[in-house]
Amino acid sequence: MDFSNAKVAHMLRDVATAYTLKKANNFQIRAYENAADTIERLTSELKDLWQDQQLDNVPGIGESLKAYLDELFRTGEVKHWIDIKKDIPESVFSFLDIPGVGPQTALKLSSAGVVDLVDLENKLENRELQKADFSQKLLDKLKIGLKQSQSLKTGRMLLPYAFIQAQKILDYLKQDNSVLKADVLGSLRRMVATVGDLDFAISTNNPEKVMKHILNMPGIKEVIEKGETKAAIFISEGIHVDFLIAKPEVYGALLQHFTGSKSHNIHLRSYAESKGFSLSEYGLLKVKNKELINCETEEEVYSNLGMQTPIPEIRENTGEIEMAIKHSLPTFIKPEDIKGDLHLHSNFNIEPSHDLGVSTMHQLIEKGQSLGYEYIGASEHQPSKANHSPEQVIELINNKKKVVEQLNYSQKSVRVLNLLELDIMTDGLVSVPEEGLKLLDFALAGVHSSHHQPKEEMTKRLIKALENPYIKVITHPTGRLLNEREASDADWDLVFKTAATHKKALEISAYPNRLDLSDYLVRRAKEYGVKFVISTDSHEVSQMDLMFFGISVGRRGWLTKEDVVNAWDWPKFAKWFNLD
DNA sequence: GCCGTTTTCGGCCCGACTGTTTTCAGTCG
Repeated sequence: MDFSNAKVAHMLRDVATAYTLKKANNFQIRAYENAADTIERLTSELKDLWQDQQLDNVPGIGESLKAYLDELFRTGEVKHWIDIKKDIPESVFSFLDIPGVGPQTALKLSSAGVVDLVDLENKLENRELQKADFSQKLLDKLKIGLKQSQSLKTGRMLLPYAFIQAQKILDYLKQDNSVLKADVLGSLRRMVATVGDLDFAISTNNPEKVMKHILNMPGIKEVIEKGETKAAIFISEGIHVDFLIAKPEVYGALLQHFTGSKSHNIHLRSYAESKGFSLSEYGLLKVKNKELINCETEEEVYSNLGMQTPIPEIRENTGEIEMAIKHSLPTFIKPEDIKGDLHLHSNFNIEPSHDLGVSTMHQLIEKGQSLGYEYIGASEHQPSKANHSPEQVIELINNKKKVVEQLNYSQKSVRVLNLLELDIMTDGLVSVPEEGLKLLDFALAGVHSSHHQPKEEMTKRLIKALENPYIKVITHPTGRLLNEREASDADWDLVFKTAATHKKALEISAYPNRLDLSDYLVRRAKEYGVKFVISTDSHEVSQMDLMFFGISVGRRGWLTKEDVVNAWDWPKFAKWFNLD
């Protein structure tokens, strides 16, 4: 039986709903929801953790849930969960996917005879629910929610897309001179790979005027709610946008609160409580004398608690609070640290197996120079295996080598490395003959086909590639395409161990729909001592600006400059790669 | 149902907005 994390999380949420409708203990309900939250965010499969007897290490899963999960994975069902859900119609659970619909509304719909989402859509359309005890406002809300839940299925926004949308809104907000500060919040500020909706914090002494300004924003499709300090809208792109307004003296508390993550905040509040404070979006309240400590900046929130301020990217309650309390957070990698981009596809026609770039090597050099790089890698896809004899492959590589040498001779601003991105074939071998590989400074290699081999085969395939002395970097290691293709299945711990042993780097691809390795796997790989290359996989010069998003993955994976080889100056970099 | 610098029992983050509520429940973040 196949139990993905998403599926298990969904089951737990359904149980929570059932408990809610049965008016069970609120904390028991929350325990189920917390466990679902945690499981949804895991990057390892829960079932694998269960098999390896690692469930004790999953926060939010205690003795009871561990036993239920054990039953689930062994028998395919949990009797207790079935019992709890027994007398609640199945349709109730399907309505919960609609934003704005919780257990009570779902139950009400079901009681009114609505059997599923399609039926709901029809009944809304035909005004059949008017007769039942539904207010027009609720019906309108259902219509909007239903539409949104359908668009949600097409996926969350990719981080760079969300970033650009947010920038436009920030620019608009700042046109009002009553807006003192404006920042993004939530998963976008934490730089999560995909973003659900856009949240903004605004600092002002004139909330009323700012609220008017917000509601006058061009492109608003629908105002969902508006209060004194909060507004929620849909913009024409179908994106849900929240605005939160605060006075300057409490802006830091607001920023902290809505940056999240939820689990970071819950943990932080418990810690605040142990220090005699109650923490909210309005600041820290000294519980003893009810004195409110205003926090104009986010740093004040944390420093009043005697902690360092963790960068937003790591606020996931995965140890950052403990380290901030001990003042032992490391200095994370920054965009300015990057000294080069190793994964660039120029338009040099090497007759590649996959797509060629569109920019000239010269353009890549100029762009590299403008970014302050010391070196760049020309790493086109290898010449296609099908259309060339081994001799032709070698000749093509040699031709490119000469071009690169000429460039390095004629300009000294940015050193160009002569690289290629090889295809790792299904057996882990590469098709370029050794004589060709010898002509390179080194090779990058990645999986570009058969992404969903069985776990053992994929593991062997990657390990074989890591053992190849010419391959120094594995590109986009899991092969995931956000909203499109799941990551490959492999024994990542073994892959990471092998990479560290053979002194090979793993790529963090900054490409918008890859961001691969993922933040979670980056952190796990780091524990084995793996080094990383953060690169853009650019096929056109402007894409070299996307490096920023790769850095954010590194930061979310707790990387410092020391972990990232292309953050090293040339001598250190060259030594690690055994270059001259 | 989870969890522990105090606590293996007794806590569990905190508040805004909507609806039709005249004091609160539902939903969300």
